[in-house]
Amino acid sequence: MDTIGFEAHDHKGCVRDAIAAVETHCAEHKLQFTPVRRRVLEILLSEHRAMGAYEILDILRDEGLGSQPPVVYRALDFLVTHGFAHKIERLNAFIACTHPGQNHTPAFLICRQCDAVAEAHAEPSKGMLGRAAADTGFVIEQAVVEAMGLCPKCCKGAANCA
Amino acid sequence: MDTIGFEAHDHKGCVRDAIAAVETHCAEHKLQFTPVRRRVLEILLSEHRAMGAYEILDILRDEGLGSQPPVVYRALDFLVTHGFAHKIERLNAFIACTHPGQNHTPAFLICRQCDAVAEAHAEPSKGMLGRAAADTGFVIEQAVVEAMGLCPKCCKGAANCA
DNA sequence: TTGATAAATGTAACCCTATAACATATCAAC
DNA sequence: GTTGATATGTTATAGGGTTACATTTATCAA
Repeated sequence: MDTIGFEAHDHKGCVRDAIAAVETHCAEHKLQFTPVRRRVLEILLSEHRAMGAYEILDILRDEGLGSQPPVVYRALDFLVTHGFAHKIERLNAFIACTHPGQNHTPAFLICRQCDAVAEAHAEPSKGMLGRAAADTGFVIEQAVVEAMGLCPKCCKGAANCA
Repeated sequence: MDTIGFEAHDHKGCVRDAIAAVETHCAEHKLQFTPVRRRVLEILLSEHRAMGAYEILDILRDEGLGSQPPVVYRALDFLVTHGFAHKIERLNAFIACTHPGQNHTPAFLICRQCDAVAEAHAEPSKGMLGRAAADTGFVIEQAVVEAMGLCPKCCKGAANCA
């Protein structure tokens, strides 16, 4: 299971590696990994949590990389479209992908207390959802799977947490 | 399979029955099924699709039932809290529940072309998501499952739809 | 290398979604 | 009836996202 997100890890290294992987992927697919796009991904990777678009924009503004909403939304759109980042619908926020490049359907575990987010792997075509779709003739193109709850840390602190 | 939403059906009857069911449920649980709450549910049931809060508010305003956002958001909050309606995160919209009263985790099939929405049943604790949660010690309290794609009708009209 | 085309950015204005805060009214139960 | 809780009315504002259009930068073929 490739769930990541609730454990400690070598963070500088993981940021560096992820950027390098995206760089390679962009070169291979003739995608422009421009300064703004790169910086937005760096921010998401370093913070390692779900961030609002305007929160990211504040940082860009401080760095002179752009000051208007479309700047960050365009960068995020690029990152999400190519699978380098994901949108967490439930939070209206964005998070860097933990295994970019690979074609995948992400599922998220979101802690309601500390807002930590872990990315797992979903297979929407299988399971009950896939069966429901097949039964009705619905063709699934994309899926949002987001579980809210308590992460291990916050669960320990809670009174009566299962 | 209790997927509903892409088939024709006796609509007046289904609205009437659903309202009656909610009425009973509220009486049994000492919940106040007030005029605004009832009307919002009626609107959602009759339209039989995902509606934005402000779209609903427009109708309420025309009927003199309230003109400010909190009116509709409070009613929606009541309906969602008690499982009489659901929020579709992906659309920032709301839809009446197709089997109110029962405690359930809904999953939605959303047509990207005609915006039709069908409600199916999900079991987040099972499947890959449940396994990922169990592995990391995450406790799932609630889940959002939304599949985007093409409904049977729109699929037929599309060029190369699986 | 230059010129044409496409892609990306800068910027202003605006729209949609949602909540905070506080006053008022209504209900439920003793 | 009085009281405490629940629901509504209303103003203002916060937060998230897009449209539209001008300008610049990259790509690629001639």
